[in-house]
This record gives sequence, C-alpha cells and structure tokens, in this order.
Amino acid sequence: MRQNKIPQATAKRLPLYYRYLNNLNRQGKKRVSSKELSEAIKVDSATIRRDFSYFGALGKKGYGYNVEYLLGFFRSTLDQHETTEVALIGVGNLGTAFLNYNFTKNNNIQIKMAFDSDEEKIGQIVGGVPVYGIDEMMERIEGISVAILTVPVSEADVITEKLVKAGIEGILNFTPVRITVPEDVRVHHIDLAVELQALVYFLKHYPLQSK
Amino acid sequence: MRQNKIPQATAKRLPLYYRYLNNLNRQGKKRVSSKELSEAIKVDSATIRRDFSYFGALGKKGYGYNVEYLLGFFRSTLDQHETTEVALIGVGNLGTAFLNYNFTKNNNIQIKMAFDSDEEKIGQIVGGVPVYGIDEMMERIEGISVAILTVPVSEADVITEKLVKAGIEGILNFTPVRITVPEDVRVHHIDLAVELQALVYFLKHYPLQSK
DNA sequence: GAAATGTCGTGATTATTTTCACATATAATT
DNA sequence: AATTATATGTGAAAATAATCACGACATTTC
Ligand SMILES: NC(=O)c1ccc[n+]([C@@H]2O[C@H](COP(=O)([O-])OP(=O)(O)OC[C@H]3O[C@@H](n4cnc5c(N)ncnc54)[C@H](O)[C@@H]3O)[C@@H](O)[C@H]2O)c1
Ligand SMILES: NC(=O)c1ccc[n+]([C@@H]2O[C@H](COP(=O)([O-])OP(=O)(O)OC[C@H]3O[C@@H](n4cnc5c(N)ncnc54)[C@H](O)[C@@H]3O)[C@@H](O)[C@H]2O)c1
Repeated sequence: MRQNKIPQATAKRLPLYYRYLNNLNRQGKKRVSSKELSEAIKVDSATIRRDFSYFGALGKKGYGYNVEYLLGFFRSTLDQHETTEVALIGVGNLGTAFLNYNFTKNNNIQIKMAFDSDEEKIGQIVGGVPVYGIDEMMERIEGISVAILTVPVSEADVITEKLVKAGIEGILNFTPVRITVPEDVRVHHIDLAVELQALVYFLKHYPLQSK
Repeated sequence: MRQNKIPQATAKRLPLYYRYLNNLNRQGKKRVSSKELSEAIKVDSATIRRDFSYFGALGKKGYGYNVEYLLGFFRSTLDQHETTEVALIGVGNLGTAFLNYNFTKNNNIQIKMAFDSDEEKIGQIVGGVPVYGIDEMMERIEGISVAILTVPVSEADVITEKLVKAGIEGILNFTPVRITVPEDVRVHHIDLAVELQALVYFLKHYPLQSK
C-alpha cells in the first residue's frame, strides 16, 4: 500500500520492465541504458526514464542503469519475494491453455487450483494444477485473492457473485461479459474478440507509415 | 480510410459497443440510453455520448438511441459487411483455444488457416480450420492481411520477419517478445503474463473502495 | 588530467482522454 | 395543451500521459 502516486500507465509497464531486466540479467548483462531498453520493449526512452524516476534516482548519468540493482529494485517493488496464488474457473479451451503455461517462470504468480462443473474434468490434474468441482469452490478458494475467469458467457455473472462472496479481491476476466462487482473488487477485462476487431479497425482507418 | 480524427481510445471501444448493441437487438430491444449502456459495459455515460458524437448526432434528446439504427451505423463503420480473413501461426495451447473459438459469431472475422511446424499437427483440422506446414506459409497466406501470433518465444522474431515478407499488415502478438516490424505494419500486443502481474500489483498498491 | 562523449533526471510543453454540467430538444403525463 | 421528466450533444475544465530538450554529471578517451 505504498506510494499511490505512480501513474497507472506506469504501473502497467512495470511487469514489462521486470521481465526484460530478468532476461538481461540471465544473459549476464551488467548495464543498460534507457535507449537500449526502449528499442527492446518499444517504449519511448523518455517514458522509461520518467517511469523509473517515480521510484527515485535509480541510474547513473553517463552510464545508464545497473541491471542487477534495477532488477533487485523491481523485484521488491513488484513483491516478487512472496508468491501470489491464483485460482482459475472454467477449464475449457482458454482455461486449459493457461493451466499449461508456466506463469511462475517470470513472476511469482502461481495458479494453485482450478474449478469446473464438468464431471469429466473434475479430479484431473492439468498442467500440474488440480481441477475441483465448482461446488467445492467456496471452501477451497479461501485464502486466494485472485481469480482468472474463463467460463462460458452464460455462467459469468453467477460465478462472479460466488467469487465475490468467497472474498476474492481481483478478477482477470476473459469472458465478454462486463461483470458487476462491489467497488472494492478489481476487475481487469481481456476481451480477445474486441482486441482482434480493434486491430482490424485500426488497419483500415488509421494508415501507418506517412500518417 | 475515412475520418482519421476519431480518438484512438474511442476506436478501441467501438467493437464493444457493436457487440452489445447486437445483443440488445437480438433481445428485441428498440431503444437504449447512454446510461443503460454505461451500466452494462462499464464505460462512463458521458464518454459513450462523446464517442458516439464523433460520428454525428446519432441519438434523440429525451429518448436515447434507436438500437437498430445505431447498430446499422456501427455495422458499416466497422466494415461488418465484408469478412476479414485471418491466419494463425502456432497451433499450441493458446492457438488451439483460439481456433476452437467462433470469432465470426459477433464479428465478420474468420480464422481461415493456421500454420505450425509440428508434423503431428500439420494436416489436421482444428475448430474447422486447416493446419498447414510453416513452410507453406509464404504461398498460402497471400491475400490475408492479419495474423495471430502464438508461437514460442524463440520463434517469434523469425516468424515475424516471414510474415512481414509475406505482406502481412497487422499482427496480434501473444508472445512476450516485442517484435520489430517496419513502420507500416501494425502490431498489437496482448501480454497475458504482464496483465496478470499488473492486476496483482494494482491489488496491492492501489486500494479501491475509499481511494 | 583535460576534452569529448554519453546518459540521466526533470521542468516545461504538448497531446490525449475523461468528466462535468447544462442548454436544448423530445417524449410522456396529466 | 401545458407541464414535467428525460436524455442528448457539447463547450469547458480537469485529469492523465507522452514527449521535448537540456543542464548536470559520470565515464571514457586521448
Ligand atoms: N477460446 C477463445 O479463444 C475465446 C476468445 C474470446 C473469448 N473467450 C471467452 O472466454 C470464455 C471461455 O472460453 P472457452 O473457449 O475456454 O470456453 P469453453 O466452453 O471451452 O470452456 C468453458 C469451461 O467452463 C466450464 N464451465 C461451464 N459452466 C461452469 C460453471 N458453472 N462453473 C465452472 N465451470 C463451468 C465448462 O465445463 C468448460 O470447461 C468464454 O466466456 C468465451 O466467450 C474465449
Ligand atoms: N499459454 C498461455 O497461457 C500463454 C500465456 C502467456 C504467453 N503465452 C505465449 O504465447 C505463445 C504461445 O504459447 P503456447 O502456450 O500456446 O505455446 P505452445 O508451445 O503450446 O505452442 C506453440 C506452438 O507453436 C508451434 N511452433 C513452434 N515453432 C514453430 C514455427 N517455427 N513455426 C510455426 N509453428 C511453430 C509449436 O509446434 C506449437 O504448436 C508463447 O510465446 C507464450 O510465451 C502463452
């Protein structure tokens, strides 16, 4: 609950910085400039410097940033010392893909359990994660504060209510439903169909090159 | 290539409006107000009115918007009369999930073909979409302007170069690699690990309720 | 060790987006 | 027909974000 004055736009870029610094560190790189970072992650170098500056003077003039130092800094800022446990609801096409992905590789985020209503899926282990019946959710989910929602549209609202009742604090919602939650619950929507359609729209209406 | 003065933030919301209007229309609803829309899709009502106003006066004071009229308007604005054909590269966990999803349900967007390097996958039909060998991409992809990229990190750059050579105009990139393209190619990144980590960060650092 | 080079951190500016708030027009009600 | 309720469209203000551009200082070179 620290400094609440960091712009949201900056906050959203932090994981990106963190991951790239991790790469550099693994490669044994010792220093990096905002210009280099900029080219790799396609964010303007002034924006990067500004972003970093919200946390104080992390670099050295004429030198750049010390990778290890910066990485350590972000590690603590992003609370990478503690693992965040996440539950996934709806082990279908998308849900299965996520369970098979190792989010812990770059972050200390771990999908700890999954829930589904399909008898076929209950009891399975998918990507190392146990799948429980949705009826058991209320008991089992205790202590977990983040949920990934990948159920069908028709179930989105009901399951959301349950999640809220179970005390969940954040939901990463992949359904196209704009779910309703109390104002102390945070929802981030990832609306894949909208993203695809928006890309198509931009292609047709916002010509690049010589804009 | 019409009016280029619509704010990007607005453009990104258009598909959202379109989909919801479609729902309303299917339900037989005849009129809708910006307030109702706002509650359903969680966008401030003033923002909605402003967004619509970029296209002219689409509503009626004291009444709201005529669903059918508005829908028709967005249909042409979003070019829903013509189908956009898309190719998907990398039929793995994520790729398979997308192939099994019917994007055409709400948009006129269709995944027409997929490519993979895995002999096991080549020749299969996944979600009604044929999977071809990556070697055939250059020939087969002709005429397609949008690609969904779901290959492993290690392949992202090479495949991107190929896509660019093949004349692709837009890429929806799901790999964490910030791919490099000529400036007339548009890339939208969907970085799922970053999204998840950002949500966790916001939960810890941006308390809701009484902000 | 002096000069040249490189890069940060940031004040100031500009751009973009959201929100307020109300005049105005239509619809519904009595 | 008059009155009341409703909801748009938008000028103006506020909030947020990106970018410019440069002084200051560390590093590197000669
Ligand atoms: N697959 C995609 O590419 C894609 C794209 C855009 C949006 N989406 C959205 O993401 C969501 C999931 O998509 P999907 O393709 O994985 O769907 P899916 O049908 O493959 O999976 C849904 C899963 O949820 C389970 N489920 C159903 N009711 C449940 C309940 N009450 N409690 C718990 N689990 C329940 C089902 O058994 C199934 O396993 C949908 O809302 C869809 O609209 C998916
Ligand atoms: N699955 C997730 O939840 C998830 C989450 C975040 C990011 N991502 C990213 O999305 C991408 C895809 O993830 P995934 O889990 O589906 O991986 P995956 O390994 O399951 O699938 C990758 C597919 O690409 C194919 N492929 C490999 N080399 C190829 C080539 N040269 N040409 C064509 N096809 C090739 C493979 O055969 C495989 O089918 C990765 O970059 C991953 O980092 C995935």
